[in-house]
Amino acid sequence: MQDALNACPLFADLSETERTRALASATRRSYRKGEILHRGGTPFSHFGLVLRGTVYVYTTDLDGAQILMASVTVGGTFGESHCLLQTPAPNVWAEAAEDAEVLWLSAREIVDNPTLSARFTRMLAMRTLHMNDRIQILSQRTIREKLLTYFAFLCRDGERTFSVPFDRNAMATYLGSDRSAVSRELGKLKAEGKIDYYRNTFRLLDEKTD
Amino acid sequence: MQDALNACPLFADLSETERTRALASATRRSYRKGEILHRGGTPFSHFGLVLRGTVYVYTTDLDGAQILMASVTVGGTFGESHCLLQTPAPNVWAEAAEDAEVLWLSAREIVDNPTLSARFTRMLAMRTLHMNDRIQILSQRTIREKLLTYFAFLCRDGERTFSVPFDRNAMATYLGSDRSAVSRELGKLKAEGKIDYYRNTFRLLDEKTD
DNA sequence: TTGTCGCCGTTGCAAATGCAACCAAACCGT
DNA sequence: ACGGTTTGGTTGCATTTGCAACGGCGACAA
Repeated sequence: MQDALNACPLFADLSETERTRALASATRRSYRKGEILHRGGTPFSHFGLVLRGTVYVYTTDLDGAQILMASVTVGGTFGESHCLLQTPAPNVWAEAAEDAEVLWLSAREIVDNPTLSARFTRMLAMRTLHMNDRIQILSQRTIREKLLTYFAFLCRDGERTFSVPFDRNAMATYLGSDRSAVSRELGKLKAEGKIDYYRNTFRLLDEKTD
Repeated sequence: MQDALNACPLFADLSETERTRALASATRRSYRKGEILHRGGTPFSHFGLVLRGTVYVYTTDLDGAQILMASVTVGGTFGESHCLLQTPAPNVWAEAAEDAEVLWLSAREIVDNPTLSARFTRMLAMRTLHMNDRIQILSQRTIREKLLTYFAFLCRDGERTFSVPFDRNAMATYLGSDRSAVSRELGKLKAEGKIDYYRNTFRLLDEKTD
């Protein structure tokens, strides 16, 4: 649990006493793979911080299709904005992508705590920057461009080998595309010697991007 | 100016004295259509609040193409997150889509003011919800679905006639598609009696969406 | 009036994509 | 080890889309 908290900008480098106080009213719960953490239509009375496992956040679109909004891993949060604003969140739900453990926190309490309030605001700001990345990816016109843009963000730290937090199906949804089409394009990129991959592990090969 | 401030969640319903105090160190500037408000690579020392006109915010992608991140109209803001976090914002720039006037504000000062700090946080939360909408639109697979999803969000208040804050070219960029393809799909939707439009003004016609 | 410019609709065509179906490999619980 | 389930690669085909080019139309100025 401490590892997860250190990975979250809300609680990283917080003194033990402050941390204990901040978590006084937090609740903790485990979920099995596939279990629903939060159902659409109900407002978020608390938001979630993932302590273990992975949580997928979806919305339902006009046609009833599911859109993957986020894949939340250890230390990540979900539902903060809806929780803070107390909006209905009609079509948003969260599901355990694998066995998971979640800490449920009150946005109101955090905002009332001067130390945590500033961190919460910064966390939201970081969230918007990440969403900007996602928008930039989705704005690409071809799957190839989406993939290369996505990979570029994953490689920001300079590391050329990385893993993707999705299975192929979720990855395709994340890119706003079809699974088989993504698979086809990945195959082409591999055949051209631009990338290599096995399952979730990818590597960029060609430095000279035209 | 007061109208613009009332339209912004940061300053709406703020007492006159508080408002004066909050704006003490703000600066104000006019821009002509096409003028650059902020160039990529430089961090945002201040963020912008649009008092008049419209501001487009772009980023540059891997290929050097421009991606429209936001169309900011009166009362809207841009650059808050980068300003708060002091991130470099390498590829982000802002341009006056028409003659515009912008109030430049310091995120640090706002966060230090207890009243405004809470509003700032809520504003960021609303921003993330709007970005969720955008992501939902961009995640649609066909231009038709993107358009209908976009229109559904524009009609959220129940009004079936509405105007789009873009010209066709910007609208297509916003949808992550090609201008002529959007135009073609709009023509089909009109021919099928689903929508009607002239220039920027649209109307949804068919209640029964299949 | 005439010319220029920006915005938008139209169209032909090649390329990209969604979709459905099928198969192989990996994974899981018993 | 075994059978069922999940995951991912492949492929054929119809549809959608990007792209480029062209033309109409209105605004504006000379």
